Amino acid sequence: MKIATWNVNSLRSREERLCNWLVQHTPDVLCLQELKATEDQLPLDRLASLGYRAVVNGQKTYNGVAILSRAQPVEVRVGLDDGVDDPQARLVSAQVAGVTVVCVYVPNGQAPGTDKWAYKLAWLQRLLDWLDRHHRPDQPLVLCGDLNVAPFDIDMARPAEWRGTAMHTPELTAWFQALHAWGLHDVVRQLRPEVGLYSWWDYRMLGFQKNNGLRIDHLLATAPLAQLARAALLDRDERRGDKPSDHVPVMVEFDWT
DNA sequence: ATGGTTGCTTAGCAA
Repeated sequence: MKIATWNVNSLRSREERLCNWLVQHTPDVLCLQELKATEDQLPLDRLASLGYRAVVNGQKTYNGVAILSRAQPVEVRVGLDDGVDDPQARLVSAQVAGVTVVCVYVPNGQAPGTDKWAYKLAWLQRLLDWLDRHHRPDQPLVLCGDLNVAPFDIDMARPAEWRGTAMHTPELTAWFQALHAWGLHDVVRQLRPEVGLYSWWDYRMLGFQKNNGLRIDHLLATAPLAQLARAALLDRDERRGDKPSDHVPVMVEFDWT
């Protein structure tokens, strides 16, 4: 079973790249973030023709997440479902082929000290609460998406430049470690311990040309699945060519049928 | 400190 995640930065502007990637890499599940669209704006018929069903938590202009899957998704959940008045579409989950897949788009946070930063930190805690409320670490579960967190120095090409930004602070590292304490294993890092693995490069300041990358897109798995993780891909090639997303797909193959 | 680029929407916001 191949599970992938990709922040496409507008699905409509990435339709060709998305379809090409699905055909080339044939994931069983693909979690998408930053759709920047409502469900009715998405090319669901074309995705169906490629063999993919979709569960969508869409939003006009901003945010928006979806799970594409070859198998029928069941037990669908939309949003954090905690009573907070929050219009931002940042979570969708479903069970696919016996695996619970949680697709999230964590708030960017702009900069520490801002209102958006406070929203990010609150959202991270709300996600931990959501996990506690709905799931257990002994279930086969994958949490993946754009976490907007580069947890450790190895996840940043230029750590000194990013330390103290909204992508890397002590509280964000502590949150990532809290996910691990809950039972979510960073299977990508387990499989790929080398330096130089990044999933995002800023469009600005020649971020990609200078390889000023961060690993902020993650795929975490509970123990029953983590022990079955066999290979991980961060598809850097997807950042090349015309009109790439600023993020690239991250995919993990599990020995799970 | 500021700027740089992209997408949505159409001047400004978000990333």
